[in-house]
Amino acid sequence: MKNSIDQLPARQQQALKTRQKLLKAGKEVFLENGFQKATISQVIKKAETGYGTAYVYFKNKDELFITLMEDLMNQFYKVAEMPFKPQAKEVAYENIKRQVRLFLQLALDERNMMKVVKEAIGVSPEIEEKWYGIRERFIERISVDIRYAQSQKLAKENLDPVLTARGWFYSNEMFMWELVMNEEKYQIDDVIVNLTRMYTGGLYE
Amino acid sequence: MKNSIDQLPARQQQALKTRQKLLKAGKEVFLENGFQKATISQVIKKAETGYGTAYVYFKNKDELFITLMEDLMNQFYKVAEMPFKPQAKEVAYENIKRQVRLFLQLALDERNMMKVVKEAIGVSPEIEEKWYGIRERFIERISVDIRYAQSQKLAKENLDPVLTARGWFYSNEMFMWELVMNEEKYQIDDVIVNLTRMYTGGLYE
DNA sequence: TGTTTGATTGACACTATGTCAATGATATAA
DNA sequence: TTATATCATTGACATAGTGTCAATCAAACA
Repeated sequence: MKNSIDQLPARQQQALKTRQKLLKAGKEVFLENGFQKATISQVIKKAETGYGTAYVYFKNKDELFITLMEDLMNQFYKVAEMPFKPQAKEVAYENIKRQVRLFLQLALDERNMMKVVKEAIGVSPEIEEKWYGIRERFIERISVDIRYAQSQKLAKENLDPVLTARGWFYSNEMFMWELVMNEEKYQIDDVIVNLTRMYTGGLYE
Repeated sequence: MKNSIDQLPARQQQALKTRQKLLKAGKEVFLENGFQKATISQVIKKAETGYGTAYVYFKNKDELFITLMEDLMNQFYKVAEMPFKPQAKEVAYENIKRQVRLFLQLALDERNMMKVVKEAIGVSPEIEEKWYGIRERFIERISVDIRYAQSQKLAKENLDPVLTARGWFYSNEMFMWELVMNEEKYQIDDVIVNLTRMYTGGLYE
């Protein structure tokens, strides 16, 4: 247990504890009030620290929230980094379905936090940038898969891999937000099946 | 020219003029500074009115912006209300392409304003609601088209019309924002062709 | 001409932000 | 043990924006 909190000098221990208190209070305040209505004053009050203390550990509200998002965002990166090498059309279809489910389920498992994330993306350019990073990672990964499928003559070659990946991810992302914001409007399985059918086969006979 | 401005009592004329000044100044300030950084103080300064005057005509910044968006949003409604009755697959393909182009081109024609709209959607729930209204109108219209195509045995019947319409519009909308925000990243025609091909035929052979 | 009506105004109360000089507690050295 | 250095903590302050409202001013009307 090297570097564990309880072998640090008491002063650093205290500092870490203060930071943790602020993070915990921050999460509570954000979940209760949403991003815009949350204020530093509410956070320091809940954390029982002085006003200036919050600014010692975080540049501003955005930075505090970014720190809180980090874990969740890393989970998205993990999902984005799972490439797959489809063999036949039927295998591809199942693989794609599984990926979509992983993505949507992750968002739904952290539904309350994701609601705040959505709001924060709209308000803070820094946070928007973070999300765009994740989006581009997904798109890049999907482009690779499409190129591979094309090289195997499984996928149509007159489609641009990057544009196709982008359009496909956009649908997924927007359905994700829709499910996050309106829990009971759609069945997740219906969404997954329909998305995947559309993606692999298109609308027209 | 009944109800023209210059036959109204001088007092109402003056009031209308003040309102116009505020709208003009508002548009300039929003285009210069974006939604969040724009302040009422900047607007009244540019409009050369007293501080309180802005609040006589508009409840707050959001309402002022909504008034400024109205024209543009009505143009989107118009595009959303153009249904089509595809006959054969090839005709459908061309019709869809034309619709996508209308939608993307409208956004690009008002590119600067649309940038501010995007920001405002993220910040103001009222404005977000306005945009969602447009989105749902599009989705409804597209659902009708899909149902019609299915009834004609042109389109696959194992696809849910609403979910399919939604996914399809999401791709279009997100590409629209992408084109609005990053002028030179993609060629509009490439986007249109790829979107339409994906939609009608899917990715896999 | 006097009175009423309604458009306009800016001072005010309020809320939030981010900074910084002062404070106080811990670590270090003598 | 004591003196000193270090650094976490603090809240008062300057700043910036919001929305309100009582007072003012000019047009409409009698």
